[in-house]
Amino acid sequence: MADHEAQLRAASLRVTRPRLAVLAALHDHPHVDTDTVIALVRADQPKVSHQAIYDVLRALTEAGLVRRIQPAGATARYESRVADNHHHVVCRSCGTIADVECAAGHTPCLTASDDHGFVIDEAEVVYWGTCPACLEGN
Amino acid sequence: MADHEAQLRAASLRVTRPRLAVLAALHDHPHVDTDTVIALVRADQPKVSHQAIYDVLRALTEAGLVRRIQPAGATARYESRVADNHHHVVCRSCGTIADVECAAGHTPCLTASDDHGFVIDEAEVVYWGTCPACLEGN
DNA sequence: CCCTAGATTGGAATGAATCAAGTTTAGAGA
DNA sequence: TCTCTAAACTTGATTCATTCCAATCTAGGG
Repeated sequence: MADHEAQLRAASLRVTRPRLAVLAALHDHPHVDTDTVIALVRADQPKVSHQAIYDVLRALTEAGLVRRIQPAGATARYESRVADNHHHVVCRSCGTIADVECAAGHTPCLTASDDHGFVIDEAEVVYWGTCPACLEGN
Repeated sequence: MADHEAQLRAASLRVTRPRLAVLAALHDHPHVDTDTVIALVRADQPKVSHQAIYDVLRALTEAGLVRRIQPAGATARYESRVADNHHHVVCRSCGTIADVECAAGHTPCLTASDDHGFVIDEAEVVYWGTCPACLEGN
């Protein structure tokens, strides 16, 4: 198991029970939405407020310990895998998310053909499709 | 100007004033959010309800006449450019969206390295950065 | 021209996310 | 180890995009 306490300290964030619980939940369950994080955290720390979870998720996201992903039409989801720039496949039918390694090695599409003067710092790729389970269910 | 009436008929959709007004608004203003669409439509047709706009936007999206885009953390936006698969640059600071041609010709990243059994039908690319205006404003 | 499925209206409801004010606590400094 | 304060957390209310619902209207086929 990763040393979440050390992660927090490295990011100059205070080590609190809610934060450790959120990190543990995300470590065990990638791609969960906020409600699920709340449920997972409360399984361990029943007294944590939903507001605390929102605050923690924002703090962790800003610190770069967690990545927020929000496919169109869905609620925000979070994952703790942040070091690499991997992408996601999203099932149109059930919303399941899976990780996809970056096809072009490192930063694939980071060079837009015409950037309109924008200074681009990230290229986010979302693959839309249907997951195996939903294909079967049809 | 595009013949919006013909577009609607081609999609087997009834030709109504709200629909024509929405198509015209999107034709003139790419990447606008729902509230702006409502304002633009009402400039011409003051009596259109917000619910009608939501319904129209959904119908047009399902018919493929309009594309819905929703960068993480923002409200839904719509554009009428749908034939090609172009992508978008989004300004982190002001939310401005600009079009970007697909760098790799046709369907760039459509071949994920490992698709986990998903049947992928679309690859969506969002470039995040800062627009020229916000760079200046700093 | 008539009729009906489909479209629109107006109003109420949902739900993710944020705001606000007061209380607790982590952890740096004495 | 003790104190103190900024950061974190709690409780409760609020916002706002979006959807639901029942009643009314109308596009366009027959």
